[in-house]
Amino acid sequence: MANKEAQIDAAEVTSLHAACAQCALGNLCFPHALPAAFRTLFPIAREKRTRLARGEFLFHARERQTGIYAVKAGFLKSCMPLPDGQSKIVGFHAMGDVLGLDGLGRGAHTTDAIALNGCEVCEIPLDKFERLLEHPTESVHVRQLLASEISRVEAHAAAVGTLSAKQLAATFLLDMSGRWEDRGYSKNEFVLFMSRKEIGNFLGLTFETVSRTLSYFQSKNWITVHGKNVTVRDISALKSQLARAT
Amino acid sequence: MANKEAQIDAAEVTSLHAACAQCALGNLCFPHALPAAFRTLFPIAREKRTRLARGEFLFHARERQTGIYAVKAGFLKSCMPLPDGQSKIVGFHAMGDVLGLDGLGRGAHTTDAIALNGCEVCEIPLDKFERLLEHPTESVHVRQLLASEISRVEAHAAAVGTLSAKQLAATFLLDMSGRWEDRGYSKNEFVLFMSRKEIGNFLGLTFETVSRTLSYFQSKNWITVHGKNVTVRDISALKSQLARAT
DNA sequence: TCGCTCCTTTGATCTGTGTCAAAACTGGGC
DNA sequence: GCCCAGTTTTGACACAGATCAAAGGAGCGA
Repeated sequence: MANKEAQIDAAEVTSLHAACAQCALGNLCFPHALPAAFRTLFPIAREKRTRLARGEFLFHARERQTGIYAVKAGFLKSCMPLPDGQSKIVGFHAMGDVLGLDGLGRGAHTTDAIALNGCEVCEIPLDKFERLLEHPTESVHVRQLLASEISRVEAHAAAVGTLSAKQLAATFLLDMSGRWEDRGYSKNEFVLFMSRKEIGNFLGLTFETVSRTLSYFQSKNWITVHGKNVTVRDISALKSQLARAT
Repeated sequence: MANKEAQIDAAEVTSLHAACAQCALGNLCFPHALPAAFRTLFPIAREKRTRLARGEFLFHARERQTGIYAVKAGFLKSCMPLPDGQSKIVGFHAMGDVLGLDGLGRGAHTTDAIALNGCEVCEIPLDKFERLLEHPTESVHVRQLLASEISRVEAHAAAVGTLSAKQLAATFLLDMSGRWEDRGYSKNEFVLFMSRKEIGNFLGLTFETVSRTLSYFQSKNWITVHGKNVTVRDISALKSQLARAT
């Protein structure tokens, strides 16, 4: 167990360094702790752990914020409630990501955080977090984390409001690929840890369109899909989708 | 001149208090300084002023960040460059708003900031800003500002990826109305300080669709439009558009 | 193993919005 | 005032993606 933890840490730090080098639009799916911020928060977050089963809420929108969270294992989604009662996914989160920062604005969360599968999350209670931030260095790290998250979400908003279904799907796959690579896994073979419906919700498409688009990429031999398992065969073909409109 | 400044301040503080009371989706267009953050930053920002003509850049994406900015008069837009060379508007800014926070993540801006008309902006140089943040109170205020901006952009991303043209246009009008009201002006009669093209870009629609949708609202007698001047005649009808899909 | 539910794929059709086009309007410069 | 460039409106049409529909597959508890 201790071994596994150490392994995650090493992979994560590497991953986060890599993430920082990327340009704005490369960060659509996962919010990324900057290396410094990560190193600041993660050791502290080890203490208070929570296990969540698939579908369980880590926190609810409008709920008073009691802490911020670091994902230790598993995956979660952030969902923004819409006026018509629906809900929209605004981000996916994997191990090493930090959740709950949205609550710092008004002391209440503006999104739901829901487990996509069994996962383990560490909480940093708010009072402890605030004491931590009295140190200038830590304060800077958290500010960087917040600012990066703004850029990530802005890039996502820009993409969702502009790109075609094929462009969105290609962007999504490239982003997933990059994330897995950052975490020390293959960038060509990985698992989509969310359903087609959730991908569609995130990208502003129907799940049928997501399914069809993936099938189209497969028919072009750019990828192979078996359920949630994806193999990328021609990464540059996917990238070329982004350049011109179609 | 001194009178006018004082007036803006008073209106702004009121405006910002009001803005805080709103729910997540009510903040789509303008990022809002929280009252505390506003009071923290604005007095400091008075020193170094810049005047910009229509179309001038306050800063460029990828440019090294040299400071953060408070809008004193006029209007600006934030634009995220897209991979295909296009550019997407991710926010509009009016007097009292704070710009340039996106750069805090990596020390470089991720968006362009461009003046929509002649406007006056006050810069807080980065070193001064950082010294300011050594004080815990100011640090908290800026963190709140950043976190609020995350929620605002997430709400926008959710809306753009989900709502129909009519819903988006209604949301946009309601948002504009609220902003003018917050600033002490009429919530029923106001000026759209951006072109149809820019509204369309922001909402992920073509300018023709924006124009048509406004005409549709006018045909229903919900609003009256003359160029950039809007009169809202039935605010509840616009709100009812948001509830159900169409 | 069966049976159930949810997820995924694929097809057929419909529709909201984009695209193309043209005319009217607006505002700034001279 | 007039001219000109850019903006806005409106119309006709096309198409990407939504919707409706149906069948197959995967996961999971009993």
